[in-house]
Amino acid sequence: MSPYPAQVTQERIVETAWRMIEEDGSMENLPVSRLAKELGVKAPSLYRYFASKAELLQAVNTYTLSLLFEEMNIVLEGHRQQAPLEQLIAVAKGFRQFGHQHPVVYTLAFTTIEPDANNGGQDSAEKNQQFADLLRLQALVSEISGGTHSLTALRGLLAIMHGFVMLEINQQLRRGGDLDEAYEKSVEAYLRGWQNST
Amino acid sequence: MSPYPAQVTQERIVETAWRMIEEDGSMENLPVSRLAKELGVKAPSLYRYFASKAELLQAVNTYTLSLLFEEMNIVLEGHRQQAPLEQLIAVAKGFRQFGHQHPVVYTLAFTTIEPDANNGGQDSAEKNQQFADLLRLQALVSEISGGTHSLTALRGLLAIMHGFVMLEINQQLRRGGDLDEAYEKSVEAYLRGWQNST
DNA sequence: CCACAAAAGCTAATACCATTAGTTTTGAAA
DNA sequence: TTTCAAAACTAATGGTATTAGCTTTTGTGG
Repeated sequence: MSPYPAQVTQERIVETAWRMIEEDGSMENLPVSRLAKELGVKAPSLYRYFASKAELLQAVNTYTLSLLFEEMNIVLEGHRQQAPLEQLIAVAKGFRQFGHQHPVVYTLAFTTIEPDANNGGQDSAEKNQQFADLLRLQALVSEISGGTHSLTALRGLLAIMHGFVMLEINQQLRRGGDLDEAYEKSVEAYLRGWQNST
Repeated sequence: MSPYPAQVTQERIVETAWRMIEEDGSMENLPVSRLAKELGVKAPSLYRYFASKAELLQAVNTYTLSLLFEEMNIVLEGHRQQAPLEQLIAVAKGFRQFGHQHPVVYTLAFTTIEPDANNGGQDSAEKNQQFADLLRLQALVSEISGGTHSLTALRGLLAIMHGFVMLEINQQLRRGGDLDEAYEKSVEAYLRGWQNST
C-alpha cells in the first residue's frame, strides 16, 4: 500500500520509551538517540511521529494514566459484590501497588504540567473514559460521604493516595514502621471521617 | 585573611537559583550560564562552590524544605493556645499556602530522589531541626489519634496535605468547586476519622 | 612601597543532546 | 522497468554541563 513501509509506529515508540524510562530509573536520562537505537532506527526518524521530545513524554504520560485507570477498573470488577468501603479500600491498595510497580513513569505522569490549551480539543476518548472512571469512583465515595460532599471527598481520597505514594517513592517516609499498614489505616480513617458527617 | 575575596557565596548562589527556578516556572530550564550571569560571574566559576548542577539543586531543595518547616513553626507559634485539632488544621493551611506560593521549588523538593548514602553523614542540623519539628507535629497528632498510632496518623496527614497540593499544582483537580473548602474538609475528615479509633 | 602566592575567576575546549535541512533509500503501482 | 512519495538517513546547528589550564586579583610579608 504505502511506499517504504514504516519500521516503527507511534504506539511502539511510546511503549518502548515507557519501558526504558522505568528501567533507567530516571525521567530525563533517556536520550532520543538511545530510544531510537532500541527501536532499530536513527534519532531524527522519530520526529516523524512526534513534534518534540516533550510531546513524546506527554504520550508516555497518557499511556501511564490509561494503565492506572485500567488497573483500578480491574480491581473494581473483582470487588463488585462488596460494600463501598471495601471497594474503595481495594482501589486504594491497587493505586498504591501501581505506583510501586512503576514509580518513575508514575511520578512523571503526575508531575508533568500539561500546557492547558495546548492540544485544542483532544478529548481523545482516553480522557472521556477516565472521566467516567472517576465518576464511578465518586459514586462509591458518595455512598459514604453522602452526595453533597462526594466530589470533595473524592478529591481528598485521591490526595491521600497520591500523596502517600509520592512520599514513599521519594523516600520521605523513612522512619521505620509498617508502611503498608500506615497506608491502609490512613485511608480507612479518612473514609471513616466522612461517614459521621451528615 | 584570604587573597582575592570571593564575589559570590554558596548561600547567594542557592538563593538566587531558588528565586530564578521559581520565576522561570520550570525546574530544569535554568542553565548554569544564566544563573552565573545573574550573579555577575561566568559559568565555570560556580563549579568552585558546587561539584555539579545536581548538587546545587540538592542545596536548593534543602533550602526549600527549611523555609517550609520554618513556615510551619511560625504557624504553630501563632496558634499555641488553641486545641490540637485547630493547630493541625492551621498547619495544614500553612502547608498548602506554601505550596501555592512556591509551586516550582516545592515540587522540585518533593520529587528529587536524593541518593541515599550519597552524603556520608551530613546530618547538618537542618535535618535535625526538621526531625524535631516533625516530632512536635506528631505530638499534636497523638492527642487526636492516641499515642499508639501517632506516627501512622502523622504519615497520613502528610500524605493528604502533600497529595492535595501536588494535584492542585499539576492541575489534576480541575472540575470546578471550591478547592479551599475541599482541602479543609478533607483534612478535617481525616483527623475526625482518627478520633473515633481508640 | 613592592613582590608574591594562592584564591578566584576566566577562556577555550570537550562531549552530549535535541532538533532541523537536505539527501537517499525503498517498494508498490504504472 | 520507471516513477514517486513515504520514510529513514547523514550532516549540521545551537545549546548544555563540565573540565583543563591560564590569568587576574589582592591581602600579606618583606
